[in-house]
Amino acid sequence: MKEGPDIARIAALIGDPARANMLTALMSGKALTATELAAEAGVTPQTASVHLGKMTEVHILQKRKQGRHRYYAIRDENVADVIAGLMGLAEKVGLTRTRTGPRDAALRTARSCYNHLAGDMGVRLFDALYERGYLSRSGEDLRLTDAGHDFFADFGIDFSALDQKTSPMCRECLDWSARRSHLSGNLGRAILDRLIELNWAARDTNSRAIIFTKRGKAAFIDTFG
Amino acid sequence: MKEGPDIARIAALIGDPARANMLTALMSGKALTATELAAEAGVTPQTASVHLGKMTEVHILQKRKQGRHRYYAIRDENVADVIAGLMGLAEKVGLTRTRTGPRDAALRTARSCYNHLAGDMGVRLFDALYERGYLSRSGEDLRLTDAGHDFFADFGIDFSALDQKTSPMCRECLDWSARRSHLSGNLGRAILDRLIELNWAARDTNSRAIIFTKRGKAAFIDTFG
DNA sequence: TTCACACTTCGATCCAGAACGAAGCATTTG
DNA sequence: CAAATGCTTCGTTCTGGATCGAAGTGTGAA
Repeated sequence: MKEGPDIARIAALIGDPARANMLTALMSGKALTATELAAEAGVTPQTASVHLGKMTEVHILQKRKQGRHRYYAIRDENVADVIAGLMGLAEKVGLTRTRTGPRDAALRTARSCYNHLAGDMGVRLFDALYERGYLSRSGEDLRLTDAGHDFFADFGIDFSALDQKTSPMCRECLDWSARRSHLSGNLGRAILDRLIELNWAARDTNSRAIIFTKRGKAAFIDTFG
Repeated sequence: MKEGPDIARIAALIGDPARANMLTALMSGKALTATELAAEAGVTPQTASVHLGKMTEVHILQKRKQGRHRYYAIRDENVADVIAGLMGLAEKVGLTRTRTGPRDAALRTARSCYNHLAGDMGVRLFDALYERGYLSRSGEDLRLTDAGHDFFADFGIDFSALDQKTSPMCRECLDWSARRSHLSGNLGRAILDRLIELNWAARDTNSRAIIFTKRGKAAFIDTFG
């Protein structure tokens, strides 16, 4: 009827329960995969896919392809602000969602991400390596420095095998439990393998959790912390 | 699925085209009647009534009864901020509504509101009276001071008739074209009647517009300006 | 290569909720 | 008082869009 921006389209998108659940999950700042978001929303992956497509289309979300996963995240500060504002309004009126049981904390501390270490431990590792100058960034690429090469050779990584592979040695991987990055790529995989080989940690059979032994955790912190 | 405020309910309300149109109309800061909002939204009064009820229920809107009208306004700054934010998002993606022709400017300058003067002229009148000390506010009530009484007696208002009425002499009325108040009540009505009696102004036959003559406008400004 | 997994697209179903006609209530006007 | 106006409530219709099963695409693992 009048001129002006069309609020309805955007608000209607946020207004669907499934999508709203996804958005609140993403408000943590983490990037989540389509399947994870489907679980958060309580719908099947097909349905989630449609929702995510629509939200990406109007630039509410940002899509990031990584291997066979699609990571979705809140597009920018402006979107986050609006959602936060809506939360404020809802809160004031006493509109709250039903809560479920607490999430598995083990997954947040350490878990496998494809084949490498993720979670708090993974992020901590990444930060330490970067700080010590074992990793260096040039643009989008992540590189293992000579010092880093020596360090990991000492740690027991077999570079003779790794160097032959065509896939990248180091890659940055978005971590969903922390909002930071952790180390992916061939090196990331090799590190996790070595951690298990050393009996510092083991894969949980039922989940993606990585269980550190007491000795293993101490050694990990001693080595990388 | 998770705990936290329920965005969906609020956003879904804003997400309906009819309601979104109403909200954008109200974003001017003006308070509008249910019928006016129905026209803005392009729906019948029944439908508008339901919409307005829902929005009032979750404290997005504020309802104010005035005579046989219901004035609706944006509840508070927080709500306005969220809507403004949504406008920003929509604008950025290029989602705009179709525009219509320009609105009738005459209605904004001067019109009848029930039986008294509204629009820019009405607001100006109200401000001037208040500033000169002819009107005084005590809490919610508006009172005509003794000086005001004398002034309007000079102007030609017949208080002998007005004083007998039980309905309030002075009332504050929300103005939709300006966001300020103008004078309502028996005195408000008497003033408009007197303006017409003096041939300073006349009612438009086709609309609620009040058309001032050149002489009338000059005299009005001279008297009240 | 084959299998498994993550995700998407297609097609069909189904329901919440928007819309309006009709009728009712409240207020003002005449 | 009756008539007109502003608004709301009720009951019904109908459609946009969420949902999921099934099938297709692409990536990684064995």
